[in-house]
Amino acid sequence: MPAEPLSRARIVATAIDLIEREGADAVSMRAIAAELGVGVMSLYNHVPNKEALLDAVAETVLSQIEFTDDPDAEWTDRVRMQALAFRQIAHHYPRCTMVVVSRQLRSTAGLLPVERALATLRGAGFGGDEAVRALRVFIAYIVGSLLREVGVTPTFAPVHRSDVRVSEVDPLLFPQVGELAPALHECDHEAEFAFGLELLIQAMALQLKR
Amino acid sequence: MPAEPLSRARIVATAIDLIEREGADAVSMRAIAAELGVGVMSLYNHVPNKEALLDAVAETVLSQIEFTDDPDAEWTDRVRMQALAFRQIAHHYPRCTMVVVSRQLRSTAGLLPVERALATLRGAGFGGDEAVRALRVFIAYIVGSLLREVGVTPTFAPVHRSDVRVSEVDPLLFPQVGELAPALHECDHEAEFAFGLELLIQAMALQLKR
DNA sequence: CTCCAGAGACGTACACCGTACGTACGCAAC
DNA sequence: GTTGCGTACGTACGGTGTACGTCTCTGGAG
Repeated sequence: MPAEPLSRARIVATAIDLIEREGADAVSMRAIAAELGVGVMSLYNHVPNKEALLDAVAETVLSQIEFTDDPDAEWTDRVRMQALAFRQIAHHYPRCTMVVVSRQLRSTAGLLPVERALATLRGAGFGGDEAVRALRVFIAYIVGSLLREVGVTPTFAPVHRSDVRVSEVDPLLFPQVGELAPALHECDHEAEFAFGLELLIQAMALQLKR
Repeated sequence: MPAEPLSRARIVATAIDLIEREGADAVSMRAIAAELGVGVMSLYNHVPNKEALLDAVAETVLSQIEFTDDPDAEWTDRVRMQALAFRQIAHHYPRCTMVVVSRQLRSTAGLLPVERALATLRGAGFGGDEAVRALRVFIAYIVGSLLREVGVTPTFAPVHRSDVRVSEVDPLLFPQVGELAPALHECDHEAEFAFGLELLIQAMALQLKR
């Protein structure tokens, strides 16, 4: 078979695939090249260096956010939708999430969500500075939440080590942690995310009325 | 000179120093050993591996949080103080921040802030599950904010590239981003952090009344 | 058709990384 | 004295990113 020609898009795609399958640490130019059945240095004909490749990975992931925006809906609903869309893509590429949030992008893919959010907020009646400030709060909450949800640890699966930990924690030093251990270990990520998001949206709405 | 003996503490200290001076990417066992005037493999007598060393770095940084907690103060003030203390230490070790938030610790140093926060929240009248939920929201916001503030990029200094960007952004594709560019580039980190924190605290207080 | 320039694939090489392993030294216990 | 152990250290191995030179192929120009 002629093996369709190497291309930046194919390289980025295999990089994403590799990250999801084996974790971000396992990504090396050699591994990607091997995956593509290609010499290592051939990659450099399409990508200037590894940093740029990871930027492209982040950009590609971000560009797949699906915004189903209804311009006639309440701004609160629209903000919620955007936040959930962001979260959804992060969960579709869980192990890429760290890569995405670790580098701020100046590209189109990185700026588009910002543009949308700002438009929504200003449409709701926020002034320019207020909209920027609100957006920053939302982004901080979303990024922080995703980092926790996705684990940040090499192994993604939400392993249950509750039994281990409960016994490890000294209940004298950490009475609250000890008592609340069950609650601390169980976590309905989706519900928790929604809770904080609702909190922020309501607070913002209140801020807007004033 | 006898050169005081190698120790885990000295190794961790130089690692922190190195991270702050040259960035987290520049940290290698060889570099740390050179800094200490010592053979590379000598480090392994005190630290099992690099992962564990970075864990120790995170732990050490966290353990330096200064909590000046007044048990008689309003819970809102106490929560604010704890959040600000966390932020302060992150700004004291800006380039270590990524290392700290990238690994969740099960150690005493990592659990102590959690214990304090839970105690404060429960003292305020939150139930166990509510306190945990509230804590998660706060942590998400704080971590997300710090990641933005600290830059996450290799270069920490808040370089002004506003002039560059304004011209780069296509105002047709990104009208909001274009118009709000000045606000997007200027950022009083402290004020922004406080704004979101206040928003969350107020929302929590409202939640508590209900 | 010939010729040649450019692009892309590839191998080699270098500097650096984490660390497994073996060795050498100093001191405490017997 | 000697035995044993903890620590410092050198060497070596398999990995990394990538600079550089080389080879092959392809697509026009003459």
